Amino acid sequence: MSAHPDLVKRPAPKLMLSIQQSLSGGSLSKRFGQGMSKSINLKELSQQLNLSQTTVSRALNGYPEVSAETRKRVAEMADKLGYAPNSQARRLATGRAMAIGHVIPRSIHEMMNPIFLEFIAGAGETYSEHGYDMIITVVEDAQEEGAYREIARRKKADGVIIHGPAVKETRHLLLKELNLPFVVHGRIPGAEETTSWIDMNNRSAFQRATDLLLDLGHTRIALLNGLEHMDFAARRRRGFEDALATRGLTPDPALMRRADMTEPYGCDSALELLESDNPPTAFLVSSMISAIGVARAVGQRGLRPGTDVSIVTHDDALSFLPNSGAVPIFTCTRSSVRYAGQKAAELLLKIIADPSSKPECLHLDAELIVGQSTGPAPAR
Amino acid sequence: MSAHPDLVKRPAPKLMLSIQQSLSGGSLSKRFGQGMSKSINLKELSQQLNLSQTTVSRALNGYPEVSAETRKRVAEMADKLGYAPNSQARRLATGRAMAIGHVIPRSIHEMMNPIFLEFIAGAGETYSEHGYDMIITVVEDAQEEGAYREIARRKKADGVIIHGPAVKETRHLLLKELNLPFVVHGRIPGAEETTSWIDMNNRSAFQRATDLLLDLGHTRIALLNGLEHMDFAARRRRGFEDALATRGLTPDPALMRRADMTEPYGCDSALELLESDNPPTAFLVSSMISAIGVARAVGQRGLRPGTDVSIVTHDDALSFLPNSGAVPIFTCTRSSVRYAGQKAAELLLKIIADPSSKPECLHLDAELIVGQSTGPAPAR
DNA sequence: TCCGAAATCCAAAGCGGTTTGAGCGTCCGC
DNA sequence: GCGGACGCTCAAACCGCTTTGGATTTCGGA
Repeated sequence: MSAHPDLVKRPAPKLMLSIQQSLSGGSLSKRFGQGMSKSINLKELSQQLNLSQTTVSRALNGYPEVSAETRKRVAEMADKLGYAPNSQARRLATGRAMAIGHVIPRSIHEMMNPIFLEFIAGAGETYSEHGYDMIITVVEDAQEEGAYREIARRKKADGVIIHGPAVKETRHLLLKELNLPFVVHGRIPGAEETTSWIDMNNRSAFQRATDLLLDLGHTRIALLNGLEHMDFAARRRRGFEDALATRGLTPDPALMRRADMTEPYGCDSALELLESDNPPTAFLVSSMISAIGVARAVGQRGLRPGTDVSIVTHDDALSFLPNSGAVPIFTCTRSSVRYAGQKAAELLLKIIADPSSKPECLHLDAELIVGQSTGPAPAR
Repeated sequence: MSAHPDLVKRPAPKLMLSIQQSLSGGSLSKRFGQGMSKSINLKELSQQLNLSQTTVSRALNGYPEVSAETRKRVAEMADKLGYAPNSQARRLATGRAMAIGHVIPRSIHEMMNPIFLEFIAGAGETYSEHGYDMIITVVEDAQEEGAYREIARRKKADGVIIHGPAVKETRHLLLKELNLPFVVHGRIPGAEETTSWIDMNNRSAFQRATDLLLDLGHTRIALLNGLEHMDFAARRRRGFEDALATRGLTPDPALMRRADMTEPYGCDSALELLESDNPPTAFLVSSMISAIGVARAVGQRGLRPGTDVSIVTHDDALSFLPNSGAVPIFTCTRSSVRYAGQKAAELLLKIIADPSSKPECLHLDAELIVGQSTGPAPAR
């Protein structure tokens, strides 16, 4: 239970002390040798200013009890001496960690990699703006719960973000028990009202995408979905099926697949399907990465995307996979994950600032963008 | 200079207090209402045990002055009560942040996205194992230096990792001035001896890749490189040129490109080159992502990779872009970035544990793997 | 002129750990 | 039988900041 077994192996304190001393002595002389200024603390700063620590602290933190003149004097001296309050001390004193935690279990960091990063990048921007740190914990799946408990017990973060909610999700219950504020990226079925979340409209996006294909005359449409134990994928499938049902069509299980959204998944699936007896004329794909695979398969079969085979994909607007231009390569439903990250962070910070606030959510609508990869269904 | 301008707008302390009190009162009752146990601190734990804080702390931290029996008793009680030391307090007392910083400027997080994430995932695993936190700071390019200074001044992290060193790099100088331990992922030209780093052998990998193509009879080889102000890209280019030079060939500038390694970059470049008067018969590409673009272009032109056109790429072993199987899709030079992340983290932790140690480096060799995308140069 | 409010500032008490230096039995060797 | 080493434990200092609860000064208004 205690943190790290190897601590027991630590050398006896006496020994450690002597080592530490000799070391810090060494580095100190080195520092001064390089003309480095030792970083200053509040006490020293206040002595320089002939003020109390209280006043200096208040001046720097913008409390009203300090005269404008004093505040200015303090600010200038702090600036000159390069003072910045020690994070740990401040956190300890205020009781706020000034950090947000992101726990990524192996199943996520092996699977939705780029999407996750993009989200992180967005959230990180928001954190920076508000003086919060982002702390990321990479764990084995089995240790995920433990990671959250650690965060709560050791007060490592003031809140966390739940990534990739599953259809059967439980993390939110744990977090409520731990009293750890959180925001869900995605939605937790059955907890839409009681949790704060930000999500795109997966169902309607895929419904509209399917409609587009149906309007173009496609009736055999393959769905290459993400793993359907994930909430987002389940919703997308529902959108797909709803659109078909509206036209009186029943989905063909042979045309529906689900897996981690890798490139080979797209390629291999497409190849198989195209070789089948009754091949699809269109593909609806859950990720650009897999869609690229589909395009590769189509090319390998000597077919042309947009003419012989139509492809619609969801585009998370990943920065290294731009699908832009006047006419984007892929027809897609697009929703920026990075933006979602920014907003999720904002929402979480708001909740932390006012924990009594009601759960809030943000529903992003994906745009449907027609690109080069769709066209009328070829005549049989 | 002071942290956040908006702090000035904070309500007067009195007011804040009353708010905070009412809030914590509320959440407390709620917590107890849910049967939550308030997280316990060292003082309470030691009282439960009828021991001093000193003894309990030592028992938990594995110091030898505690009897085995007492240690066991302490451990069990801590376990039972779910005690874990408050991170902030511990950090303050020990003076160690127990965290590693990763600063990612916009130029990185927009450009080498997936590679960065993969590295992070590897490093994160190592940190977790050693009880370290990973803190990620996303900043505008102009604020990068400021971010490092903040980390040093506020003691937010015990060390940092330098990502994506440029040919003209200066961050290491800043970090030395700040006395902040660091490890470079990549190499800093001119500072190979004085900094700790971990890198793959970019030059020789690309030299071997080029040799492979030359051996297959290709003489017009296009190089689709990353941005060459980055050290890794400069080295790769050198490897390419060296291989050509060894065979008495001079590189054709018309066949060499450099850009952010996106998918469209690969596709567009390949299309252009293939349409030129004297098109290349082979492509050497710096990233799987761009290589996929090249493959798309090749397909669009009605050509077959490995038969009509050869493609060799560097493969960072990104988890969502597997290039495996008995015969991988792409012939590649492969080196796991995730592994590099693990190793970099290990190295950094070692340096932090013993700051007087000499700079150390780790040179990873990329393997050359022959896949489906290469073949003999077509007869003209 | 005097008084209470407002404006400033301060000493000291936390926050929750780690580490110091000392205290007190016990046991061993001489 | 005695001095000293050892094993175990503790009270208190400290890390660097925020926040409390005054204390002091200033100043407008009666």
